[in-house]
Amino acid sequence: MATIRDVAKTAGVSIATVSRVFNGNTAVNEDTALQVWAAASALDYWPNGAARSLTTSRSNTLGVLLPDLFGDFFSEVIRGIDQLAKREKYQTLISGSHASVEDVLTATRAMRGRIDGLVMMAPDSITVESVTRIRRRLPVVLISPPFAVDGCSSVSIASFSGARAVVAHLIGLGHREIAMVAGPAGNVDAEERLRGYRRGLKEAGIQPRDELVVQGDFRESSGYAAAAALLDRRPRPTAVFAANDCMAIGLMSALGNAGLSVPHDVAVVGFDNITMAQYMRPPLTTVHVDAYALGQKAVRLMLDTLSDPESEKVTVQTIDVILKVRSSCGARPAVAANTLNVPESKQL
Amino acid sequence: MATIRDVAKTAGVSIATVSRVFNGNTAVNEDTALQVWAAASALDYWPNGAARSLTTSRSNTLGVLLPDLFGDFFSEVIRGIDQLAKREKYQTLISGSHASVEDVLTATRAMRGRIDGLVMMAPDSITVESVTRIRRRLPVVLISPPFAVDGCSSVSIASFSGARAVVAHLIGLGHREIAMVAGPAGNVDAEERLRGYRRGLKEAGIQPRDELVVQGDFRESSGYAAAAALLDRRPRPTAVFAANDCMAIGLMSALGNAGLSVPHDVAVVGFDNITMAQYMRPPLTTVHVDAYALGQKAVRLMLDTLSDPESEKVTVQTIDVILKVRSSCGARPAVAANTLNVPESKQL
DNA sequence: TGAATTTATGAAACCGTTTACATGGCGCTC
DNA sequence: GAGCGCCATGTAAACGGTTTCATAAATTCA
Repeated sequence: MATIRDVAKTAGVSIATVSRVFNGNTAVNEDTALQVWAAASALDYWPNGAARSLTTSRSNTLGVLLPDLFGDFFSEVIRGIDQLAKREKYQTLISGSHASVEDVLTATRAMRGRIDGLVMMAPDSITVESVTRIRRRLPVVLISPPFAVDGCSSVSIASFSGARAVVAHLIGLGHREIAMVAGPAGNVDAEERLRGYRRGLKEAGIQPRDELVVQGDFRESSGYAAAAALLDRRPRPTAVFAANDCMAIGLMSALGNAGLSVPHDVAVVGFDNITMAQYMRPPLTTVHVDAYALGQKAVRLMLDTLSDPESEKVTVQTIDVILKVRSSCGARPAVAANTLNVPESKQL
Repeated sequence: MATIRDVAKTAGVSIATVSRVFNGNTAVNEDTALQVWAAASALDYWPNGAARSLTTSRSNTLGVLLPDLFGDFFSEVIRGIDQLAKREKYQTLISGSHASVEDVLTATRAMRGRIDGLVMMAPDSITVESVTRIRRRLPVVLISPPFAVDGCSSVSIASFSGARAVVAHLIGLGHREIAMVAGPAGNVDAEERLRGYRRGLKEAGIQPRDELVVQGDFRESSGYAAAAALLDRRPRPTAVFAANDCMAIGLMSALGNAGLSVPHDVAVVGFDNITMAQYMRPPLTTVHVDAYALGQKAVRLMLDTLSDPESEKVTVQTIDVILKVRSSCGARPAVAANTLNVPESKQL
């Protein structure tokens, strides 16, 4: 493997000059630079990243910590992170599925010296003190954090208001017995959606009842399983709000198998607006969350922090959500039978 | 930031001893080791990764190059990669969406000195020579490569045989006018599936016709769009094979909007068996591909190569696929109306 | 008891860069 | 033509570790 010394020797200059050429230092003669480029290209040389970050104490790499969840939503978040990072000449060191606090600390330790900042999306398995500890050595940006941490910018989803809007919409359609398939306990967004659901009911003068809430885990199968429990309730709920689309889809599948028609017998609403939602039969009413933007904003906040490390400025952002009314809630008739209408386009 | 010297000073030993402690060298006195641990913990010290890889010329990091595609399938592949890597104490440096050869080379250059090996899944934007060039400095494992490269292990999907099985199955059900929504040109798996489709037809004595093949791009919207083209054909196809599930789902949505019933009017089959497939109405017949295993095997091959760099051994693996018959192809009646049957569980 | 061996530790070289500082040559100015 | 400043380049010291080799102390053995 060619090193800077090999290039220097080949080009007949010192290693300092080679370094200057590769770092765009203008104080180097044009002809000399050309020679260096030629030598480098002949030797297929490129500066060694580890050595570089050792001297500069910058790695141009962002660490990303993910929770155990996967699927469409998360892959969009990652895409947002990766693309903006790439555009800004940063690399992405990813580490997924962290179950415990210990796990998270181990992962960040292993990243030590390799990253300039850390984007964390591990909501349920962190504590204020563990994040604070990481923050002491590294800039940290949190996605959907369950708490605020001194010195950490963060970006959250407007889960509460989205859920409230869902319930208000269902109530506007005449529903009174509205059930919910909740997300995993400990997950902030799951809890905010549950809170929004309850608030929405209260605002309509309806007392939320615990027996109308079924616990899920954000996966299709738990939505599917929830159906059985909900169909036992008397009076039977006329509408179900699932804390995310995956569960809503599992739920709809189970309802169909049980011979119930959506939305005629039961209205269903989800959350996230994953790609699949619009292709369901009936198309799923849901709350649109721009997952790509979520990832992008997190990186943007990180870059801000990195560009001015002294600044104590902390930004707390919230991604707005939009209720996306389709047919699964019964708000409007299913699309006329023989028209081929184009699906909603998705920005890339 | 505490360095090894700080720890050495605090513990009253030399830096060599500290290093030995952190590298599990047994030749260090137990009491001394304890002192070192205490000092390290007091200073919140952990070895700097960049410095470490500079001396050892190992980074314990795997580079991962992804294509521009995202969604459920790819996120499963990444999960497989990340989890096995993590278990084997490797980190994952990810870089997505590489459009051109130049792009790929730039990305790998930026990783220089930071990774021990490269897992590439960028099928359409690479050439033999560019990979060969990368291979000269780094172990490379390819996922679904369009060609073999000297010295590179690879793992592929049995796309050809899967597609052939789909067609055979449809023919067994009595279909003769079988159309296909193909994947993006240049993508190996797309092309293999197309080839398998044609072969399947030929084996049944049916001459494949180009007008029954519509070009797609693996996304839902292109499946949706394909419906319009296919419904114009006379005689109208009685079955459509989509090169992946996303397109099949888009297609089914469009067929529904056009007033056609699946599978009664048109049978539909997909490929990949993404999570969503079984929750569709009707549940989608498809070819199961274990994306998680695909990612895992790629990492396994990489670890093999890394553990014995001298060995010239190259392994070329293929992930087997299984035809997953559900209702969308009309092979068996839709699930009885009022039974709640549990969805197929998915291994995690 | 002294030589040989083992064990625990330290000193110093090295990994491949960047960068502060030194240096030498050249063109100006007075 | 001496003095000055500037420009292009080189020298050498970091950066934070690992590892080879040397060494002192402790143990073994005759």
